[in-house]
Amino acid sequence: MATKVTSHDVALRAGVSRATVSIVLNKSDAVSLSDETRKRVLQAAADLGYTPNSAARMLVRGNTETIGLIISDPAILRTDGFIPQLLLGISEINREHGFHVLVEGLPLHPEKNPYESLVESRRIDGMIVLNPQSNDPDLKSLIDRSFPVVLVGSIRHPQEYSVNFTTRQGIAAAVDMLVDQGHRIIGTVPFSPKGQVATDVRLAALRKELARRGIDLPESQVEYGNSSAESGHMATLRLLRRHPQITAIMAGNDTIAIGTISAAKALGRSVPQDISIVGFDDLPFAAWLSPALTTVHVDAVKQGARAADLLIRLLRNEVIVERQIRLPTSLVTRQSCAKVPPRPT
Amino acid sequence: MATKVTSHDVALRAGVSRATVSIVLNKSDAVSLSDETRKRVLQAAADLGYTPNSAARMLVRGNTETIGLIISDPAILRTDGFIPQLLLGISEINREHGFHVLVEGLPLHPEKNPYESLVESRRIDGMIVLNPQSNDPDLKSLIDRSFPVVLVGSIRHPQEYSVNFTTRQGIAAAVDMLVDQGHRIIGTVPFSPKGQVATDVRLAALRKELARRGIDLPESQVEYGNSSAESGHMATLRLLRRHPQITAIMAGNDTIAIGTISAAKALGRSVPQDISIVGFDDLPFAAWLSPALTTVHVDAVKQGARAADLLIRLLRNEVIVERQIRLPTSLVTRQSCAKVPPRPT
DNA sequence: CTGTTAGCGCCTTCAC
DNA sequence: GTGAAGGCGCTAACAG
Repeated sequence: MATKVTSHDVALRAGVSRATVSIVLNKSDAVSLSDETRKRVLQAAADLGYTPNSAARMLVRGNTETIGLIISDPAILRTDGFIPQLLLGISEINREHGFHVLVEGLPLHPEKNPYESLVESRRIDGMIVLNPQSNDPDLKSLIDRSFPVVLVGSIRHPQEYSVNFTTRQGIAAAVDMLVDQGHRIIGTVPFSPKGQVATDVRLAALRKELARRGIDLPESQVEYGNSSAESGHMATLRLLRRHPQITAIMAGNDTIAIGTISAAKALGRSVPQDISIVGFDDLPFAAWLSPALTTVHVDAVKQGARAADLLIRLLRNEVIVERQIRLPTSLVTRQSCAKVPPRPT
Repeated sequence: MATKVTSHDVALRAGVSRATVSIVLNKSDAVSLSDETRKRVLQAAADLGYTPNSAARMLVRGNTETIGLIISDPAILRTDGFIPQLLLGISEINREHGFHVLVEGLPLHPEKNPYESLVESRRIDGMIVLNPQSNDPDLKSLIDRSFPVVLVGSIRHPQEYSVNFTTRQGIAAAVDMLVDQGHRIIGTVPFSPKGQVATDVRLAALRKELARRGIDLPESQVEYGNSSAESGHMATLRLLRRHPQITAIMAGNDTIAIGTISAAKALGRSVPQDISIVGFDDLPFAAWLSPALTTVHVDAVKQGARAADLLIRLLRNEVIVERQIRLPTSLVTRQSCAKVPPRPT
């Protein structure tokens, strides 16, 4: 354990006062110092390997240079393939700005406002909330009080800051592709239960885009999964048993798609000859599944980076022109979709 | 933004001094207080929604109740399926103990001891280091100075605290299974470049277990990947082109295995009829791949939990009986392995 | 049982 | 240009 070196030690070694050390190290221009002094201080700090005590700094400055990454439902960490990329994007931006990231699952404390203690303890300056619940009153109130929050996903709050994808576009492209291939009876397996914003948004988009092409998506052609491949498998089994005439399935995400493919195969349907499957996210493994997955590409790393960037701007009181950022999506065509098979009679 | 409420406010409202507030809230038994007073303080704190300022507390207590999760190479977040589970395990234990987790990638600051600034800034009380490099001198010195570090993976430091798997067992079971099925020419695609501890350990284990069954693993039957399915695909292509007579491949992990399967198929070999493939990790999607992946099961969530638990014990100066924890592994037999095919002539 | 007193290490005036 | 002084919010001694 290194003996802790304080600004006092640095001051001593440089032969100046602690105030001077502070001024030099924080590049304050409150007073003009001689280059000579400045250099001496810097040298002394380097010699001693001085790093300011962050707690003391936080206390006096009132900020922590730390952002919280709030994972609404930590259990999804078990199966989710998206969050790590998001985290990568966040940490890249953080490093540029000298910020840190605290990862927290909800609820922190059962039966209490889950955000409050984090905010009140002043461990973080702001937060990025993943998969927020649109009906979360505590989150709403946080935003109302204009605590710095950036949403990954939206809760449709007029004041919210958020980073999302143009889901609609990607789905439109997927629908066009499928319909052009002759598919008319299309099912879907969302990646989380009904009622979640992200799920509902994607489902609504799918329904609208299908309608645009004159196709109906009855509720019976929707079977909800929960982000795991297993749930995708089970949901697809239910879906295809109920509607054997389905010729294409839009999976809620790529992990679900893994299960969808295996379920189709388990029912004796080969992909894509007998049934077409489209994923969502384009996780790095999607191109290497068997068959290679046709999917809607999104840039998760960038989403994380933009969210962190937005939050840090907020914290720095910079002018924000775009409160709701939308990142593009695109369809990546691979091997899991094909022309609709001739109907057996 | 809530007006910040300090212990002073609580004291005022409860009609006591700040010291009393502190004593009650920290359940200190230095002095005995009347239940009456105690209750008044608690009530006042609750009314006001008081949460102590963590910076102030850190400053005076000298600890942060925060552990750092150090990801040696953040880029693997892009493709890795293991870390989220680890994080889940860590955060579960953290919550039990009121700890927080700061996720950091290395290098924090290029061309400086990457751990030092984190340690010196006193933002964390201890750290969990992922995939440590065995030759990392900075990490070694940290351990030498007995800064609280728990390794996920080992660097073979006598003083280290670490949580690992009994890799050998799982690999032994896999080897037995393959050999019993008649496989004699077995290749492998490790999940990271040669020289990484985890890679070398698994490779050495594989080599020994094969030797036990009288089988040789020449270096030419090893092709290194980098944790992505893509790299697994490419490596397998190289491997099978060089050694078409290989009948079974041990993939370094399940993500690699995805690429291994697709590569085999791309070369016209069906799995498992023509070639058998074994994964490692048993990620949640492994059972739903096509074919369902036979793989060595490890409990990543538990690994994270045990690491966090160990670290917290260390921080609390509890007696540690087991410095190096080893978690069991087991072979999960599914569809990706079969008897060796009759040799074509 | 309670209040007073000192800091924790740092930053920011403000005189010098 | 520099040093002294005050305070961020909390806890831990110590007297009362």
